[in-house]
Amino acid sequence: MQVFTEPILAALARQTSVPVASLKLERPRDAKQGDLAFPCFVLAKELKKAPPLLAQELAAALAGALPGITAVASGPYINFRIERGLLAREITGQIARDGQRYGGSSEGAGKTIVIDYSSPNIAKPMHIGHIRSTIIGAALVRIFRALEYRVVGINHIGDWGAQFGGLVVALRRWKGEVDLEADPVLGLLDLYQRSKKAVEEDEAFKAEAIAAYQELESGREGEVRELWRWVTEVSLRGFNATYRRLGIQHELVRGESWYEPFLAPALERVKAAGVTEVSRGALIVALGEVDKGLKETPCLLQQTNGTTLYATRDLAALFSRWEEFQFERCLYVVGGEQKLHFRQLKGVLARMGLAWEARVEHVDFGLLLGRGRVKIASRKRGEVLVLDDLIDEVVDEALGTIEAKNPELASKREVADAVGLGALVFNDLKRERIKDVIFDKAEILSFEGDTGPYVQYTHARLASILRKAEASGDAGLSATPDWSALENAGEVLVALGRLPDVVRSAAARAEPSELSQYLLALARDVSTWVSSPDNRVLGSPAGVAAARLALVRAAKLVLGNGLRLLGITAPEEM
RNA sequence: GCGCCCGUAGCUCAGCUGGAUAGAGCAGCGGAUUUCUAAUCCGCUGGUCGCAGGUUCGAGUCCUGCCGGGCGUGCCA
Repeated sequence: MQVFTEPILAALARQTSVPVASLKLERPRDAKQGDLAFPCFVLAKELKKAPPLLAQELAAALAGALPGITAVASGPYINFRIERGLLAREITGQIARDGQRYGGSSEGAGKTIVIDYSSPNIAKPMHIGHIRSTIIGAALVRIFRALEYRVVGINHIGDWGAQFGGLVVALRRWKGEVDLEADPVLGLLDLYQRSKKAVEEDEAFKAEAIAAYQELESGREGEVRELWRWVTEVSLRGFNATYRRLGIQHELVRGESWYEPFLAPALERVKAAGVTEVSRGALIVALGEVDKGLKETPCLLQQTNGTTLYATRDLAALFSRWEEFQFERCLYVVGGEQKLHFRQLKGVLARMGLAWEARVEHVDFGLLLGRGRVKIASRKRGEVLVLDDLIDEVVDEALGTIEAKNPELASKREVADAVGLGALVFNDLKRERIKDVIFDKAEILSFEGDTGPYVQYTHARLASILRKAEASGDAGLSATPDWSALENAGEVLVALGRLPDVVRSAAARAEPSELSQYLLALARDVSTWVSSPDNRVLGSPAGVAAARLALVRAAKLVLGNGLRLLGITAPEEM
């Protein structure tokens, strides 16, 4: 829409001697009123005029100044309407030119964004806590990449910590009792759960576990180190299989263990900055002076017994990332439960006087809950909801739907995969991040309403029209478009023109839901238009068909580009 | 106790960093020459935007207080 907003804003600026930067255009509440609107309230106040009067004066002054655009005063607003032919030609033209790149820009060229996402713990399959981080993070990676940022996605694997002591002991004792061949990760999960219980109930087990972790931390080669390495390896193999299904690949896979060498220097650096103190035997950074809300919750960097903590490790990682990437933004896609933790981290940076503190952001999100807002427990695996199980279930259901609706389809498996995953991913991205996701199986599996499959289906219908046009050699393929045929498609065209703005804003706010909501609304508009018998494409007079084909092509591209940015496949058929 | 977040139709959510009569989907009801894919489309029903004040020409949106729910809260991650 820039081709239209720019001249309008420039003209307004000329008329009022107000800089373009402080003028903004809105969309009218009702699309029938116009394509763009300018509210005159603020300007009227400055000029000491009544808003409706100013609107009339400006509208009159702009008459004729903008070729193809009419300005009409309506109360305190000026509504702009772009001549339909011009609108259709410009919008479909730009989309056709940009193709798969439409929606992106080069605003991020030369800048780096670090995104910490997914970050599962080894010895456990990817479960409930990592699903949202994985899906939201992967969407953000794609969105930023479309804006030509250099994106460094980091998988901060949880591969360190006291719990491994327990796991090692469990492996020693019960290795033979579980199946570690067929699916090692599920076998390890079993052992992990048993070890957790044993640590609580069995003193001898606990002592052995602590000894094992000390052995691991010492860095010595030996049985413990070997076991840890093996666990890491099979876990990563399992994660990678899941990532492949989701089309995800991190640029860097660095577990917590990778940052071990950075721990001592990081601690020294904080101490040297003079912001630490010893309190109740622990090394802390008091944060009350930089963040009033943190008066009573300092950041603990070292336990009384000298060992480091979660915050210490994350701080070390953060220092290392800043040195390595000089990032524009560093995003942590981590659940809202950890808000305090990231606030503390930023607090420490602030106390150290590090200006890049503002570039570190906690991209938080709500819980994934079951129907009735309860924690999801899987009947199959106790407390753990395994992502792979979830995917299988949804894909199976999609396959069933295909058998029922479109049994002739050639590539049922691929489409079922796309639709099942689309449903799952879209469901996670359609609300604001911060909101809890209610995972209602029945709702997701219905594939109806505000869903990924709905957007995909709209895309497939458009693809079908284009296929048939090609197959039949429709007259519209080679004709000059008669743009008057798109007189009634103004809303769709304006919406198509907005994709670049939506992508930019979704990136700025690290909020993929803005894009999903946009796609839903667009799919609805497109469906309405394409379903109307008045808008039939094939077999219409050549010029009319050509114009409608251009719209269909543009809409298909925009829906497809948008879906791909979210991490969802746009099927040609379904 | 303290800190942070959420509270819009029966349910799940939009509402574009204050602006024109509050919008979708689901559920319910009624329709659509056997369809350029009906996984669709059209119509109807449904709201004191948690409550009370305040700021403003204008508040679902900002401020204060209260109510309800969630998350977190010094040696776990």
